Amino acid sequence: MYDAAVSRSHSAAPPVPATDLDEALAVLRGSGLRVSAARRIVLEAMFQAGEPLTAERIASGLDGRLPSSDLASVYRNLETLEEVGLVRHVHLGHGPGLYALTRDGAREHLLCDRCGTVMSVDPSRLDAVRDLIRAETGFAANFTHFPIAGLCPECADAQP
Amino acid sequence: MYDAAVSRSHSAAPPVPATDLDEALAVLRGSGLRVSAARRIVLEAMFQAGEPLTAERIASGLDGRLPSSDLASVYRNLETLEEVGLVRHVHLGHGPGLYALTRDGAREHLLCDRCGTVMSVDPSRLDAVRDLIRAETGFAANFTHFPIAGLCPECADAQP
DNA sequence: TTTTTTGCAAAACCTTTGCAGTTGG
DNA sequence: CCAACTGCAAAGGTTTTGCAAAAAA
Repeated sequence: MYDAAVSRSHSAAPPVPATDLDEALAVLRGSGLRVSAARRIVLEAMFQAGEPLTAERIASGLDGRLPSSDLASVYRNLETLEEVGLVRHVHLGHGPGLYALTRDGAREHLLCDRCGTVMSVDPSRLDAVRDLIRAETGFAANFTHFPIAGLCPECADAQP
Repeated sequence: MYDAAVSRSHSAAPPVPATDLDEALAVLRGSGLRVSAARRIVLEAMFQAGEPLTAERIASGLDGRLPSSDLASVYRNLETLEEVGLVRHVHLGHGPGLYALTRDGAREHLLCDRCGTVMSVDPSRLDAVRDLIRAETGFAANFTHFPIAGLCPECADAQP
């Protein structure tokens, strides 16, 4: 084992899966945080979108459906929301991070190196995998922050 | 499954594990590529270092032991060497990518979210894990490009 | 000589930070 | 009122790109 050039910890706060906007705002208040307009819009965007979002897309107000906001503030707010446990983010490949509500379930991701397809699965489907990794390496793995990379079924079968 | 914002394919060229510098240079020539001074230095650095390197460290000539080179050229050359199969790179956390010769074995990585420790293992140790992932999801996984993230044994046991 | 490769400078990309001004409680 | 938050602008860190000059074959 060696130490990595890992700038910052990714360790996630415990999930706080608020089921709607009001509940999420209540969580904010409960944590001594303020319910600002910008913060509300970030949350609205995430509740409206049925999929993980980039900070950019949130800042754009979901491409115009909502008021747009400042990108830096969006990043700051996503960080705050993540600390509180309402939000989680995942890095798929080289692009920007994708943010999702924890209420949408802590999905785990498989990314195809070849065609870019992402398969999102319920963590329970990988429990046996996690157990095996723990037994073999001692690591308590999770695939919520980084995906499992490889070849999707189609690309794997089409392999030369 | 959905399509990801994955800018570029990561699909790796088949490994070409040259055992020494001359062999690597022969591979270059065999691929119709030129053996330039800059390219030779990149390869020398990688053969001299016993560990994965950042582009920055290669450009610095391994902190002065070798002639330094231009960072942009180093990136271009690493890309070329990767296309040929002599080199592979892995992303650990937020820092710069780490490049290694494929002759050093396609190691697989486990990264601790909490303390940043990286465990590097021989792929064979994860064969059962790969099999299980394939059975459960259809994905042919590999952990050479992205690590398995989670908690290392120490941090997992120290968990609250 | 011809084509590839270099070195430099500049940009691109995603994300963070500093700071003065605004706002929520 | 006052701490928390915003918007803007600027910087940070990594990687890519354009292009004229240099060097490999």
